[in-house]
Amino acid sequence: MRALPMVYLITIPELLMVTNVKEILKKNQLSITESRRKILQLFYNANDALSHADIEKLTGDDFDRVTIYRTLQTFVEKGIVHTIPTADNSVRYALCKDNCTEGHHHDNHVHFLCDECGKTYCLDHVTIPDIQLPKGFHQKQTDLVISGVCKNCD
Amino acid sequence: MRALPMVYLITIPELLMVTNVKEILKKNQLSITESRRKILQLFYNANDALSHADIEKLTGDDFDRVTIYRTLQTFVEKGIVHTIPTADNSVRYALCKDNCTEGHHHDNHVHFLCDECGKTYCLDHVTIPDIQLPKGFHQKQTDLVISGVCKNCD
DNA sequence: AAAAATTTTGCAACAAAGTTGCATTTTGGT
DNA sequence: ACCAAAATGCAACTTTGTTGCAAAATTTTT
Repeated sequence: MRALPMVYLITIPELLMVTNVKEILKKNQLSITESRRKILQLFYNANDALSHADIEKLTGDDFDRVTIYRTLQTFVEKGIVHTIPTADNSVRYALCKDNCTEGHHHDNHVHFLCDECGKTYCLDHVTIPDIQLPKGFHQKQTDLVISGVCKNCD
Repeated sequence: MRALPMVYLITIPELLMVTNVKEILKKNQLSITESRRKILQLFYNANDALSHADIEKLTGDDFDRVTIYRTLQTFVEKGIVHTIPTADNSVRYALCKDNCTEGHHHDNHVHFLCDECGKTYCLDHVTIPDIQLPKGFHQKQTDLVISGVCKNCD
């Protein structure tokens, strides 16, 4: 039996590190509280985006509604999660998988919304092609949201 | 003094036709009411997108809040206006300039949001490039929203 | 042109979503 | 374990959006 290529061994520790919720909070200079730990863990457990309502349901009455709002706001400010613009204008949050720095998101990947099951996918490996804007327009952030039917509902 | 080029004379009647609000309502089999006329006129006067709040301010206390909601809903259903997904999840509406048929929007142009002045532009002539989705994903609607600095704030 | 039928509007009441100030509790550092 | 700073929970409030129904306006019919 052949040895696995080294590339795999290099990528695994990175993944493990990422799912350590406490480390992420520390790295972002946030005090480690129950709400932040639990809510951030929810994002790592879920493979799709979460709305405020989702989090409220998933946490039961552990936390006040206001705390959830403030926690999400903090995460967005720190670049831990980002909001996804949707056609139905319901706010959804998803983990920033690229290295977003504080206050400056660059999650320029495609978001997919399933009309059937309502799931939101971050298609990390589908990149947005360059768009030529008219003269005088300067591009800062780009959001590409595609809706349709996902692989599970296909 | 030279005569003006004919091109100008050709484009003017088209504009006049488009701004005839009554005709548009008739064409869409909607009864002509004061609220529909005035609100639709607002969209033709404004060169950017409008939110519900914008319309409420612009119409003063001519109409009830509920009427504005219902009018906008009707316009969306008929394909007269479309909603623009934004990162801050505030609902904005803009005229459909392509020939959207009832219930089926195909406003596949790019939307631009200015961070400075807050204006929303429909970049009708910037088209969204084709995106290659992973297997099993089927694309129905695509929204591309770019934010940054517009030509006026440049 | 007036009456009947249909549609739309305004009102009231409600539900959901999000914000703010402040006292209490929890966290991080010593 | 103590203290200062930060985060939480509570209450009250604002904004946003929805629903049912009677009154008013619009369209259709005669």
